[in-house]
Amino acid sequence: MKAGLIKNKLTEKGLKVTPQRMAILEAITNLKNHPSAENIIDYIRRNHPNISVATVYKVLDVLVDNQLIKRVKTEKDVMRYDAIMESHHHIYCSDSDQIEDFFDDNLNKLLDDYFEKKQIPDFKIEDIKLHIIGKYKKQII
Amino acid sequence: MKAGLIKNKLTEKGLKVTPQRMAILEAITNLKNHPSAENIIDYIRRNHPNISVATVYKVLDVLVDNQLIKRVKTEKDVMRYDAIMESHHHIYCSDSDQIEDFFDDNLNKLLDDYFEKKQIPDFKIEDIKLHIIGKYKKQII
DNA sequence: TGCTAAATGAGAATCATTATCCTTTAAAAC
DNA sequence: GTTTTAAAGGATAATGATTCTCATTTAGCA
Repeated sequence: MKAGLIKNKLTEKGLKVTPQRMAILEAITNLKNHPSAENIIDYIRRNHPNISVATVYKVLDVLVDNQLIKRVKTEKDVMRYDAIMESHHHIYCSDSDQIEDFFDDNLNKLLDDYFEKKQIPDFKIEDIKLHIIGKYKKQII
Repeated sequence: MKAGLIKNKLTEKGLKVTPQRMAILEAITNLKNHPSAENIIDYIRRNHPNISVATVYKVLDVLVDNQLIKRVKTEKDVMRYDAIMESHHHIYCSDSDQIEDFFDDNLNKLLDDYFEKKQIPDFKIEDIKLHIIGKYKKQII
């Protein structure tokens, strides 16, 4: 079913279903913490040792263009990817590479209402993303 | 006096005042649209033809480390810089490289109040930045 | 089952950024 | 004003993520 679902996502977008595309979509879905291309390659090569770096980058572009994944901006020069297309925000840890998802419908409603009332002149908002930057408190176990 | 102000910023941080650092800080202040390193180099070389690319990158790091400028995240692989340290948000145009500043104290208060009430478990927020993504409406002149 | 445009793979190329290492300089001490 | 010296700058090589090229393979339709 899992494989079937991933296949569906590709066919729904009119994309050819290839083992490489399946593997990459699956990798991004399974890997937590918003993987980089390198993370994805490492993960895939366990079961798919011959996949080419170029293919991974090309497939990532295709998936982004077809709105099956999103790019996640970081301050570093490596791009990271996100399989969750539902609107959500990100929590950035300021002393590690950790990036957590943040879902909050109340907040989204608050923002939508706010920008409904207060338009930005000559600008049509398509999406609003919060970057919540801070630190996880030390876990005292 | 402009030069004096820039000089002050450096000395306040205990940094040596060099012509290169002055020029780079001035460039970021003057250039609009959140310049990249390349934009900065082009601008500076008009008056300062011998500055080295390496110097520009090193100075940018120093300025970021000393909180005189900020990095601006983009979806591209070029880093951009911002001389405005006052808390503000960014408007990203989804079909150009334009990045506009967005100041809104009411919005900031709204967000502060919201996250005051609704804490994120085990997380201390240091900063919240909105990425407002959309399109500028065609100007009918 | 064959056809064909699209996808993949291998490796070269690109390009923003960083590192190296030698020379120059800011600024504190004299 | 000189001297001193750690810090800063310059030239250029190196790095590393990403992209390009082009020959080979393949998905999916006829």
